[in-house]
Amino acid sequence: LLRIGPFSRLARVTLKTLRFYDAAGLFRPAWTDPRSGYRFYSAAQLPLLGRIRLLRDLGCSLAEIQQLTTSSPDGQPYRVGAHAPVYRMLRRRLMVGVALSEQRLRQLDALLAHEHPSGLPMRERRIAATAALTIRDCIRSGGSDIHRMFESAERQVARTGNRTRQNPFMLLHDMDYHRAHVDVEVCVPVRPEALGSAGVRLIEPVARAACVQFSGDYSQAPTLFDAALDSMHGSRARIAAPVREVYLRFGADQRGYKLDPRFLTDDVRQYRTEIQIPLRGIS
Amino acid sequence: LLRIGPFSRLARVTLKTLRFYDAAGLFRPAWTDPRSGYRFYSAAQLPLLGRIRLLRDLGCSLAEIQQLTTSSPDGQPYRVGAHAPVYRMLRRRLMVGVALSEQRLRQLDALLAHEHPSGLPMRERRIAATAALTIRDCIRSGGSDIHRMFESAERQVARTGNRTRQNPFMLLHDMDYHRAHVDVEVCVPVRPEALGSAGVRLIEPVARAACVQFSGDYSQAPTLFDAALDSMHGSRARIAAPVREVYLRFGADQRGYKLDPRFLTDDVRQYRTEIQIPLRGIS
DNA sequence: TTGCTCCTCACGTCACGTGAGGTGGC
DNA sequence: TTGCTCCTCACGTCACGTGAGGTGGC
Repeated sequence: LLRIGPFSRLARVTLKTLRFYDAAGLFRPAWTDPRSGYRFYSAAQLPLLGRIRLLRDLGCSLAEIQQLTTSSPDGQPYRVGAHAPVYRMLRRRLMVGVALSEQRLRQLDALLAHEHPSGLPMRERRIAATAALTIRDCIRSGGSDIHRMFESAERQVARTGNRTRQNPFMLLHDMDYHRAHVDVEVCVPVRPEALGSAGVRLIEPVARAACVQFSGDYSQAPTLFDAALDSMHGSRARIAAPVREVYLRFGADQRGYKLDPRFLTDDVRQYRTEIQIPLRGIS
Repeated sequence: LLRIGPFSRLARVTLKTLRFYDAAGLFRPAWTDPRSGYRFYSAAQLPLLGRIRLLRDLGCSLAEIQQLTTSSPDGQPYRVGAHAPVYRMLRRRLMVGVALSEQRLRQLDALLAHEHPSGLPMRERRIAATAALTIRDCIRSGGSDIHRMFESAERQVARTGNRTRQNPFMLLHDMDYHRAHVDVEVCVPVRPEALGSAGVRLIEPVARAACVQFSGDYSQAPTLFDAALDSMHGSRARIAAPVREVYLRFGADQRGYKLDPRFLTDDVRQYRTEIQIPLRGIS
């Protein structure tokens, strides 16, 4: 059982939200210590909370979510299928919402029609699928958390001897650098045979991605990401999947693992990074 | 000058919202009668209110909107260009938002993977551009407002003698039947020469639209629309533009105008209507 | 006069967020 | 003991919505 803090980080939800859901009877801790009042949650509760957050992101009120998650209408134990009509309705709402957003995008493009953003040297490329050991977490941006996550992932991979010679990379699940807390997944490529072991998953291929590179420290990434999106102005291309950051040349502690020396440098100015934005739609 | 009621209907905004914006200093009436307190708005204020609603739909707070609409940062009279960096930022937020919604759509499709919605006899077709005299309004759904709007539009067209033999149709700007108030635009096709006269505009062509027909009264439309969206489940097709309702056979008063008799019937059961959903993406 | 529209004012709502002030556990 | 985590409780926030009770204009 986990205390509220660790559980909130795992679930990527604030403490306040968990307490609020408890008070509302929407999502209760697995156990509450009656003397201290401490809430304890189990990892098995994560999928339910994930479904609750999905429903909330879909625009459901908490009352609706309670209907959809606490019991089936027929009194049977919980099955998604029993609520299929409601989920279909949510899907329709979402499709309409996306269409309205696209309409607003066109309105904005019309407003900005006379502003010419500076072009960026972007290349389009396809990205192959790869197996990777990944660690996902919600961290505050700009810190050294990503570094630590990579160190940990590389060490884990080193123990199995499955490392390939591909570059490490990161998936930005928010698809947006401009947040105090970002949801990132660091990925260390491994041999396909390792699929199925703990932490290893297949990263989907990308048919088309817009790519830009930069040298030096990572603080440039948000600005460059913005410029990349701006240069898509007027085009009908859209972000199709989480944005990736590929580390071409970088610094590493190499405590407990060894990397190909062609990746490495001690000089921050020699760092080389590529931002990849998966695309769909007409280019 | 218009009183608050008529203005709110024109602007598709509630009375309460207009009063709230007045109190907040965000959007003031052109004139307030000091003795009665009545608010009076001018039609020239509509574009500003439209921009305010667009910004709010883009997720701006009212404070941000005030910054963006009341003055330029350099003290010059208002120009959109002066705020271009902010608008570009909003565009980026929106693009990221759309990408997140697409992700949630895929999550929902995964949840519903084992549910097979009943297939619908839908056909895909391209729709040509046409000139039409249109009347747009925000009405309560299910009422006879649409009928009245068509009567009025047909009468206007009859006076000019520009009617073509195409079917009348309606654009659903909410793209969603399930609302108490829907934003609809009734369209009466006219000859292209009429473009430029009052109320006449060009309706964009549609490269691909999913189409279904039904007979009888109009209350079936929402259900059928739902079924159409459900049958798009799992596909990557998306709604690309306002949904259309084409009246193939229908009833009409014909007071002040005459329609082609092949359109007309007195028997509600003989009514024939087609729902057209413009699509983009892979079919 | 009736019916409709408009007014203000006070309070409610929704899903949390923000401290204040205090306690539990290693 | 210190530092960190956790607790409750009361209040704030945001963009309105909801009546109640009353007035203006044709």
